[in-house]
Amino acid sequence: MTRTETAAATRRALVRAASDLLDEGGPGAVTLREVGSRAGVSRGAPYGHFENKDHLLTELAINAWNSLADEVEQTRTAPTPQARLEQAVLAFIGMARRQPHRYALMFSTPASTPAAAEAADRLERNFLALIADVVGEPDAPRWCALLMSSAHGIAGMELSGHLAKDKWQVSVEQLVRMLVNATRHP
Amino acid sequence: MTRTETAAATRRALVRAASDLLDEGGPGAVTLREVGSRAGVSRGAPYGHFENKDHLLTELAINAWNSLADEVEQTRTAPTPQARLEQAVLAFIGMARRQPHRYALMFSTPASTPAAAEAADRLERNFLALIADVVGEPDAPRWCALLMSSAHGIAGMELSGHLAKDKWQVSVEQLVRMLVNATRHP
DNA sequence: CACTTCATATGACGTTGTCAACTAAGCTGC
DNA sequence: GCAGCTTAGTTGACAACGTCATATGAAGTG
Repeated sequence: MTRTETAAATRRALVRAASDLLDEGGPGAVTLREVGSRAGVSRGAPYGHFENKDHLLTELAINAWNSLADEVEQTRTAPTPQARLEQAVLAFIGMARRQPHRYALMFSTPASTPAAAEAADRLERNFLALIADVVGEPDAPRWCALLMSSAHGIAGMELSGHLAKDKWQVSVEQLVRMLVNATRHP
Repeated sequence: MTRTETAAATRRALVRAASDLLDEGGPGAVTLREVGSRAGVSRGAPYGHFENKDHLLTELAINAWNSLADEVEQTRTAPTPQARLEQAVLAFIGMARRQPHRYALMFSTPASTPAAAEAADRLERNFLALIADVVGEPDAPRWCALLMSSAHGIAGMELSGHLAKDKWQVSVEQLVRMLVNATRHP
């Protein structure tokens, strides 16, 4: 391996280590020392690849945005526009359930870098396209704002335990159906 | 002042200092050392009143929940049930705008203590009562779950900057109106 | 006044993010 | 193939932090 290749590999290993630590132990477990250690380098090595701990976390957030954008993009399999939209909303909640810390990180800070903004934009474009198929082009933006917000809200309430144990006599899946159903009445 | 009185005053000063620091500089600014300093005591003093830094933060969260519950409770002034509901949803968003860090703290962790759970419950009961006036008792719980989640989602999206600068050609107030309007079509 | 109790103060320890200085390995041109 | 530069990586150091064990002193009690 050439020098720049090993450097790139180290960088990938650092991101991977940080991502694993976040998933396993939450934000408090992401320590530059431990990240370096898991990547097989020393505690100071990350500073050769990231200006900051924040910059490393931002990269994790970008990956999360892209991963969610991919998932929304792959709802093309569902038969009807409503079903696709339902699946897209459930993608938010599914990610929040599977990787709660990763999901929380996405929204922990305003998209600070151009790359982060672009990743978020990609998700929003995908979502917007799905919604346009349901409510039509002109109304799509407002419904997109509302449905993404609500999807995020359901995910967040689920994360913080406020939708637990049928306190509301309703499942998250039913909530999503109610939400998508609302688009049929302008 | 008797001894227990001064102790209670110190405790209040600690909570107040922590609250101020949170509002002013975000969670990173809340340092036990600085909290003690602002309350006029030393860095170790908080441990006489709170087991932990987390316990102090939990108390801040409880105060936030209660404050939001109060605000929702005071929507009785609005004329129609729909207007009251709209106002309640806007209370979430208003608090997120005025005190973003405080708002984020409320949802940062599952209600860890009985006191925190009770504070959250109070808000939920108030919200539920408002909704029952709009959709009727039987459907109130599900709509409460959906509307609180959506209110929280809009607040969160606003906080993280994803509803900024009429990217969606819609104001937050219009989003809330669309949301409340959705309750009219079961 | 002697004794207890308890809020507060202080010293200490381990951990963390960060930086400056250093090392060594790879790449370049001759 | 060797001298010189470039650069990824290491190490020592520092300040700030949460936390605890211990010390202190004043308020309360008999």
